[in-house]
Amino acid sequence: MEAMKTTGATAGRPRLSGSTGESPRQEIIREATALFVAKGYAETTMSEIARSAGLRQSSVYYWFARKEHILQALLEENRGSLQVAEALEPAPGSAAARLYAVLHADAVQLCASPLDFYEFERVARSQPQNFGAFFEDYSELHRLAASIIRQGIDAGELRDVDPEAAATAALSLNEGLQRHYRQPLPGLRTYTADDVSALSADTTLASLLRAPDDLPAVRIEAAALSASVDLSTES
Amino acid sequence: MEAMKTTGATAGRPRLSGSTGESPRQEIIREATALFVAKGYAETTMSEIARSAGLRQSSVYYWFARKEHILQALLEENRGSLQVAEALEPAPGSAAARLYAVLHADAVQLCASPLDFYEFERVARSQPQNFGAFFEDYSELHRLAASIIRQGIDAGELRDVDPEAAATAALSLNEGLQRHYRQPLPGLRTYTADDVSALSADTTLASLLRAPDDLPAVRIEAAALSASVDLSTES
DNA sequence: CCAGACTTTCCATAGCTTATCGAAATACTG
DNA sequence: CAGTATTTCGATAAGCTATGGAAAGTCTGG
Repeated sequence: MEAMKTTGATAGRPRLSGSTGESPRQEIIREATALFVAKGYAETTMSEIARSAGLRQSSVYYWFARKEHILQALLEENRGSLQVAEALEPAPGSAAARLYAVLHADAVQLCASPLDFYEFERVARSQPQNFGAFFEDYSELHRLAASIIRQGIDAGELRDVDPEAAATAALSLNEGLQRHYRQPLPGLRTYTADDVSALSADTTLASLLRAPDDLPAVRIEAAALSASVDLSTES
Repeated sequence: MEAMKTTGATAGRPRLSGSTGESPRQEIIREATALFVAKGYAETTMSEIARSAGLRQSSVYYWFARKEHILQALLEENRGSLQVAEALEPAPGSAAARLYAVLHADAVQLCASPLDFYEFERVARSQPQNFGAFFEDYSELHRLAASIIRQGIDAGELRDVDPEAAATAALSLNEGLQRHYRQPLPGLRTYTADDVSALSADTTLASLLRAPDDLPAVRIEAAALSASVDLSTES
């Protein structure tokens, strides 16, 4: 079971719909993602996913034994901001700018992700054995953010706060704001992904910087850092 | 239908369980709340609610035609932080302290609420016609917070930021942090309701204050304001 | 005190969901 | 060309929300 064929060669019983594209696994993930984005995870049924992918409801279970496994597969294709944090935590230079770059990258990724962070978290919590990676990544990101904050405090750039609590607040703000980007509340202004990412990083850094007037300079340095990380990732 | 009896007088067919307490409506809300707190809204079934309340699954539908209506009734019993904002927005004195008091009260309420903010929001979004009050209250709270921020900018207490965006960030931080209080992520420190409320208000005010060193004084003044609002509400 | 109305609960069940199982239909292998 | 591996299908179990009608009481007017 769980064959790993990626080419479109036709083995097994043919579909009633006759459709025959790429790897069924990828096909299902792609269609499911579109439906999750449009309707949310809980409101999307396996029948709808099957119909979109061109097969029957029960056939989807050949590729994914549980609905959560589709979400899991989707999650594994969406790592990223952790890499930025891992690259920047030990890097030289201003801790404030590195923190800004990490938070901004994380917010961008939360906004760009096909699924709401809280939907991931909800499913991850109900299937801890399958989503260990989710929690590990999160706590690693938290640890790295707290470490950068500690560096900033030691260097005198940042106010003398509790690094762990500050990291929790910073990530919470990212998560809370991605929600406002993703699902604008009626009567409130709508924001772009860039808006909320800048708003989040600006707010956190303004709350931590010993000299808030340095914020514009921090932003500029962070932008340079982000660019350098992107380049080094490509190589 | 939908009788309004609140006394425990027994009319109608008796229950198989023989139980006969207060108003069935209140009984159902109380038991459902406990289950929602323990397992979350989506994971709680009408059968479980019925069993806890001492009747059969379908009998619950006599009092609440839809599962969401139980949540709605629960929500209507939990207003509060809006009152603080309405009392303090036009009040005299430091805008920073009033903002701190409003944000702190909102965070405390989010933590004390029987249900996760995002679960409310999710259900409210799926039943907009029944949850209009939810969105109205939220946008009113947002408006009042933005107004206090604007006052603080005009008075020179706060940095010259966009009041609407700052209010969105402040409320987002409250919402994101209540999540960490309510469902601590594995590997991260756990926080009390007071911890996250102070952390949230501290962070927001630190990001907005022109002179972050004033934060301790702002905290003290805010505590006095909160006490005065509580007193005036009781009268 | 009794007939009918009203209130509340129950049982049965429709229709939807996730998930399982065995059979069917094809390609691959020796 | 027989046997095996792969993939899909149909049928169906078990659980969910919600509906409809019958049942079992209390309440009220005559």
